[in-house]
Amino acid sequence: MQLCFTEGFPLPQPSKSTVLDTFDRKILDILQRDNTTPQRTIGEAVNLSAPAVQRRIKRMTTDGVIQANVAVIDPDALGQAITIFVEVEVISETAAQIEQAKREFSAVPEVQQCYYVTGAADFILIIVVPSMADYEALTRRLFFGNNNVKRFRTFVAMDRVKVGLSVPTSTA
Amino acid sequence: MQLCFTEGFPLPQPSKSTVLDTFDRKILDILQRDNTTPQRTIGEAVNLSAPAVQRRIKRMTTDGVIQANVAVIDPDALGQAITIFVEVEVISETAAQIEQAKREFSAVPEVQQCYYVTGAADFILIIVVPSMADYEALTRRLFFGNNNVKRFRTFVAMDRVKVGLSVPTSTA
DNA sequence: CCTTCGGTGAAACAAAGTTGCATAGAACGC
DNA sequence: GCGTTCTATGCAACTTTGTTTCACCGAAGG
Repeated sequence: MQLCFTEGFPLPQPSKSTVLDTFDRKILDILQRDNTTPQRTIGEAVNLSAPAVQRRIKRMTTDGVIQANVAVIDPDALGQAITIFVEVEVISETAAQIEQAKREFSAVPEVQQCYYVTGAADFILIIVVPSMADYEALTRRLFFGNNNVKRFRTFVAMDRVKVGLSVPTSTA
Repeated sequence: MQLCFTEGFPLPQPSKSTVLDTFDRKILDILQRDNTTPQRTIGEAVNLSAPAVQRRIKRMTTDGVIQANVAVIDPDALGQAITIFVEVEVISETAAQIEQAKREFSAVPEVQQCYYVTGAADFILIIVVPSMADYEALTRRLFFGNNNVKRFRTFVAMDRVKVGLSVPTSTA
């Protein structure tokens, strides 16, 4: 285990232009919900033998279609109860400075998700902290201490209505 | 398996006030990164036997600390390439109407995450769609078709810089 | 028509998860 | 202080699951 995760998923190389057939999609659909499902059970669900399922999973894993297998933890249980959204607007949008910002935001463990977006803001962060005091300290370090941050808007989550990373698998 | 997932995690009953010791936190830290890690390996990492690890995982699962075990899929591989943020502002904030909105948003498969927040907006949605045309259709159905939606602002993600649900496990 | 290649299922095998049991330590009451 | 109880542990057997091997089938192409 010498992989260097900055925390969060490394978002590896873009998946090779793999063609996913109906079997693959059905398998992914199951794994997205519960990746502890036995391959035999998956096999029955999709009408395939266990080894066939296993080969497909292995292929999709090496191809980067399956990026990670993780447990989802209740933040409350860890005392990390507050989820916060931040829209960040930067002053200078040169490529170098954007990359710099990406690296800075990603490096913070409390930053669960970070997106570079178009629109009224440049970055959107999803942050999880134990208390508002911690968030306050974080803003001081991350935003006020960064002279390329023009403005940021904070939204505090009162309810995590739906949380997931599941992607619709339908061919639609 | 007769659980009824609306898609996304059901966010079960609030975890009982379980006390998590250092062992638990270390185990969670590992499972958050890779829940395919053998229990024996985890045991070595935390200085515990495999059955001990297994019992703790089982307890945390039934207690709701571990909410789900899932595979993380690359949206690109499924042709669901566009990630979009939406800030939704509603007109009337009665309890009933908020609950109604929560249900409506949660029911949509393309809505990966939905939060009820304080601040300039009421809801924040994270949506994944194959194309802008699909998003346009979705807005028509979800926002313009809902007469309690006052306003919504869209942000399109150009880069998923960091994506994860990992919660810091440090006792801090 | 034959060959090749990708994919499959059945069976054997290896590795992981799971259970039962005896034990060690902490908290408590006597 | 002594014994009881409760909790959690490790070890070892056991079960389930993942993995590999191999022969076979069907489609694509010469």
